[in-house]
Amino acid sequence: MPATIQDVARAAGVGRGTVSRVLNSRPNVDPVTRARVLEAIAALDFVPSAAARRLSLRRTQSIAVVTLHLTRPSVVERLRGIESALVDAALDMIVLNIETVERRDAVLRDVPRPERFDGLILISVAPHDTELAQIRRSGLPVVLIDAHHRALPRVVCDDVGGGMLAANHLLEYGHRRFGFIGDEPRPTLGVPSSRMRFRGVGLALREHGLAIRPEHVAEGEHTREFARELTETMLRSAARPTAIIAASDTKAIGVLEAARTLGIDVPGELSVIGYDDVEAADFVGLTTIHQPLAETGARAVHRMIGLIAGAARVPLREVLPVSLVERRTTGPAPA
Amino acid sequence: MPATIQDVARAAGVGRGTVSRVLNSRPNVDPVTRARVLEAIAALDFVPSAAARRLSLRRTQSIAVVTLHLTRPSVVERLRGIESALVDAALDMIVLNIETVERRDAVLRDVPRPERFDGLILISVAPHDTELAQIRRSGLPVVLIDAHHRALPRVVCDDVGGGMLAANHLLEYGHRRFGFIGDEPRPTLGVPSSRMRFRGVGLALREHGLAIRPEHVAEGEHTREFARELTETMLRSAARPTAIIAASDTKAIGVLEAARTLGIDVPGELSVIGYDDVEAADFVGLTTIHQPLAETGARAVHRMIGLIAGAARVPLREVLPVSLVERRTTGPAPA
DNA sequence: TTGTATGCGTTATCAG
DNA sequence: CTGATAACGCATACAA
Repeated sequence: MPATIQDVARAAGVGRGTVSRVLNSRPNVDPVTRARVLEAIAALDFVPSAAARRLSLRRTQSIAVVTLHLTRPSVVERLRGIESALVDAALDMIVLNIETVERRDAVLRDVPRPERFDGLILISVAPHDTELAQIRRSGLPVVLIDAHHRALPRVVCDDVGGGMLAANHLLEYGHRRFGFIGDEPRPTLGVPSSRMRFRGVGLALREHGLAIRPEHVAEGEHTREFARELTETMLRSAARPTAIIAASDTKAIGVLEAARTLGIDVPGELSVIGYDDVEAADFVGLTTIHQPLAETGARAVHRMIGLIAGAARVPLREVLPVSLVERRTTGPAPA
Repeated sequence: MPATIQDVARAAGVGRGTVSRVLNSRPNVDPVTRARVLEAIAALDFVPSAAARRLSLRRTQSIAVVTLHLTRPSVVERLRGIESALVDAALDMIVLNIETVERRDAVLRDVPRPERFDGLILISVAPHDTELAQIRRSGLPVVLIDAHHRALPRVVCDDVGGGMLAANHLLEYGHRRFGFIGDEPRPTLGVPSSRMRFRGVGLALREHGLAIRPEHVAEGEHTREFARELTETMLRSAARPTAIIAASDTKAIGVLEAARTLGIDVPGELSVIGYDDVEAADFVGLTTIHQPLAETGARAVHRMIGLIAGAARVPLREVLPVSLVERRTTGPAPA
C-alpha cells in the first residue's frame, strides 16, 4: 500500500535512480529535478522501505543488545544510555534478554549473524572462546559492557577502583575490621564484578597492612534475603567487623536488615557501604559507590558506530571512573 | 559471505524452490529430497537471510515496543514479560523509549510503518486521534498496555479496583480520614492511572458514606521528594488524615519520610499504603498494591500475535486483577 | 513432487 | 546529470 520509489519516480517524471540519489542526498543531481522529486516524495508521503534498503545495502541498521537480567536497575540504566545514543544514530535497538544458561547459549549462538544485525553489544556477558570465534567469523563488531575479554573492545566501570574507594572511605573513618558480602566468585551467568570489587578492597587494605579475615567474607546469591542471612551469622561471630562492604546495594540493604534484627546500630556500631547507587540507596540513606551507568551505554554505542564505520578493532578497554556517595550508613569506627 | 539459498540448492542438487519449501516445512516434498536438502543446509551452516525474507514476505518479524520512562521498575517488569513472550514467537523486540514530548511525538509519527514493524505495543502511551488515524492507515496492529483508548485493544491492570482495594483495607482497620498523594491528574506524558486509583478510593469511601477532603488530596510530580513535601504540609493540617494512600511506592516512601521527619509513628498514628510493589516496597515493609506487570506484557504479546494472524480487531479491554500485599505500614486507626 | 520465473523495493553500475 | 538494468536473497505461482 505505501508508495514505492517507483511511484515517486513516475510522479516526478524521473527515473528510480534519480529518486534514490535524492533520497541519499547525493551531490550529483540538478537542483531543479531534486526539488521536483522532493515534492513528489512529500505528496505521496513516501518513506523508503527499510527491508528493501537492508537487502540492497546489506546493512540492517539495527544492533542487538544482549542483557543479563534486564530488570536489574543497573542494567536498565545502561540500556537507557544505549537506546538514547542509538536513536541519534538512527539505529534500531533489539534487546535479547538472558535469564538462564540455556537461553544464554542460544542467544550467543544465534546472534552473530551479519544479515540480522550490524553490531552486538553485550551487557555483563562475555563470550566463550568458541563463541568468540563464531562472532569473529561473522565479522560483526562487538562491544562489551561490564564484561571482560582480552580480545574485545569493552567499556567497564572501575570495579577495582570502586572497591578501593569504599575501603579507603572506611579506613579514613578509622575502621580496621572489615567484612565483605558479595556474589558468587565465579558466577554461572554473567561476570565476576563482585570479585573485582573485593580485590579493590583487598588492595586498599594491604596498603595499610590490613586484610579481611576469611570468615568475614561471605559470597553467594544476589538477593537481599541471602545477604541478610550471611550477614547475621557474620555479625554473630566473636570479633565481628565494624564495617561491611557489599558488592551491591541490594545486598547492602540485606546487611542493614541484619543489623536491625540484631539490634546493631548503623552507623554507630557498624558502617555499611553498598554499590550501584540505585534509587533505594537514596531513601534508606545508604552510602554507596556510584557508577556512570547510562554513560557506559552511550560510550559503547559510540565505539560500536566507530567499528561499523570501519575503525580499527583495537581491543581497547575503556574504564569509567566511579565515585563515592556518602550518606548515613557510614561513620567513625566504634571505640 | 554467508551461504544463500542458491548455494544450498546447488549443493543438494535441487532447485531453489525446493529448498524454500523445506525451510518452511511445507508438506509437499519428498522425504528423501528433504533429507538431502537438510543435510546441505547443515553442511553449509545456512541461515535464511532475514532481510530477504522480510522483503519477500512483506513481514518484518519484529514488533516495536514503545515505553514511557524505560527505567521505571514497573515498565521494565512489563518489558520482561513482553520480551519473553516475543522470544517464543520468534519475534524481535525493538524498544523505543520516550522521555520528552518531542520524542513522544516523533516516535508516534515514525512508528506506524508496516515495512518496519509487524505490530506496535505501547506502554503507558495512548495515541491522539490524528495519530490513531495514521496508525489505522498503516494497517499495523496495535495493543496498548496501561493505557486507554476506546478504539484500541488494550491490557491494563485494574486501577480503579486497586484504589478500592487499598481504601477497603484501610476502612477495615477503622480509618475514616484519608489522604491521597498522586501524580498530576492530567499528565503531559503518559496516562492518568493515578487518577483512576483515586477514583477507586473515592468509590470505596462513598460506599461507607465517606469522602476525602480536598485539602487531603495532593497531586504532583512523580518523585519521592515532591511526595514528601506534599505530605508534610498535609500532615501539619489540623484534622490530618490517619491513613494515606499513595499512587505509587515511590511516593509512598516519600510519605514515610515525611512521617519520620514529623515524628509521626507508622502505622501507630498513620497508615500508609503504596502502589506497584517494587523491590523497595519489600524492604521498607510497605503495604502496597501488587500488579501482574510481566503478565500484562505477555498478554499483550498474545493479543498482538492474534492480530497479526488476522484475528478480528475488537477493541477489547482486558483487565488484570491486582492484589493487596500487607506489610508493616498499615494497621488499626488510632483512637 | 520439483524446477523455473517473477516480484518484493532499494542501491549501484553503467551507458547515454 | 540522468535513466535503464542488474543485483540483494527469498517466497510463490506456474509449469513440467
